[in-house]
Amino acid sequence: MPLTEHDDHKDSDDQQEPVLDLASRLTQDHHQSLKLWLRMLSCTVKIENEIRSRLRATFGITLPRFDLMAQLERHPQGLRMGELSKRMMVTGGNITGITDQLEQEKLVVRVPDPKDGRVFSVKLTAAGRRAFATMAQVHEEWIAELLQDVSGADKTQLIELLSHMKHSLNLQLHARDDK
Amino acid sequence: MPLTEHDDHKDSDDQQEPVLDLASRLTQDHHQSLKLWLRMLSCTVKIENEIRSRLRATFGITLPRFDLMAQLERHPQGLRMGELSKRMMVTGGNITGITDQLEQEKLVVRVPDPKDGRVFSVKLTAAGRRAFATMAQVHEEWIAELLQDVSGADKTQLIELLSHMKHSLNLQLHARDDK
DNA sequence: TCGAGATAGTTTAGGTTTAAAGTATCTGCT
DNA sequence: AGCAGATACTTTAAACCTAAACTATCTCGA
Repeated sequence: MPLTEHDDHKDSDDQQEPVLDLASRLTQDHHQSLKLWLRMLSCTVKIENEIRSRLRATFGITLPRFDLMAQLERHPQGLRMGELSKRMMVTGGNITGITDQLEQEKLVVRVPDPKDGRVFSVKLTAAGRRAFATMAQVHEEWIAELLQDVSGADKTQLIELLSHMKHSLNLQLHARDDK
Repeated sequence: MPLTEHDDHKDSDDQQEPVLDLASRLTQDHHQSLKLWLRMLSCTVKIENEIRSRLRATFGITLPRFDLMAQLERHPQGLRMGELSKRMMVTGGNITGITDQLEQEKLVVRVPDPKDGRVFSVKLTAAGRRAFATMAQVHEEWIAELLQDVSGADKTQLIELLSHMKHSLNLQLHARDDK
């Protein structure tokens, strides 16, 4: 969905010109940031599209539903709608819809909270746990397959660098909230 | 939308155990790949959500429309619907809808191809070019701002590693096509 | 107690997004 | 020439997704 750079171009656009004044160093950083963003976005979208299509073809499930089940699998005690929203980084209304669908398929249940009439905990059903176990294993293999040509060392390094990016993004974004 | 790992956890999950047999090294690579994928996805979604919301608040435009205009800006001679679809990595039907919207707002035009009655080239109008110029500058500043805490060296390295990933993904995915 | 404000979840309207089916046009082969 | 298949785009149905408005419930202080 995303401002992506095209592939079929010479990948040799890393020409190195000598650093000049402060202003040009600034725009250079801007361009570098933009380039990094577009490259990351491109990789993400490619993987996401492929996984989405395989999930549909193989298991007849959509990516968001799989994703919601994945969250629940890590939290057998159940998660509230609001927690799912935060973890999946989508709006609450969206969670309502996806949960409705999964509930209809008997893969999850909404359990009302006895202490607080507003709250529901969403849990996997036995059928949901069973279905997810199968899918998760295959899903993990797909990811490994898609990334098989990235060396272990590169993966380690990417995890490290992206962890740092994620952390600094959290600071950036939370700082704006509090203001 | 995306299987994302949650933030508020100890980020010290990089425990190192000695490598054992082949089977466990395999699952270790699987886990490493999955971890990398989730971390990259998490960063991407955070940035994407923030940019989407700022584009709406500041310019009253959606991300896909901005994205389509960005593609056109790089190709003043215009792009066919199919090319837009490939570059933006979305389906053709989707391009039809976004183009309809932008055309209604007089930001782009569909120019029929005199040689081929099936083809349209989409181009920015003068108003579209003007609107995009303003937005693009601010957009680039936003990206730079969000990534300001990632050092220049880290950015360079990430670009390098992600370029490699992108390239190997292209091989993976095209190989499957041809079969 | 009671009511103002906060919180949890849902609904609504509008815009993506996909897969699949449909329409129009073109190309190449005979 | 003419038709079979390919190609470019659009349409459709169903799902996703957001922002904003809405409902129900809870909390807390006077």
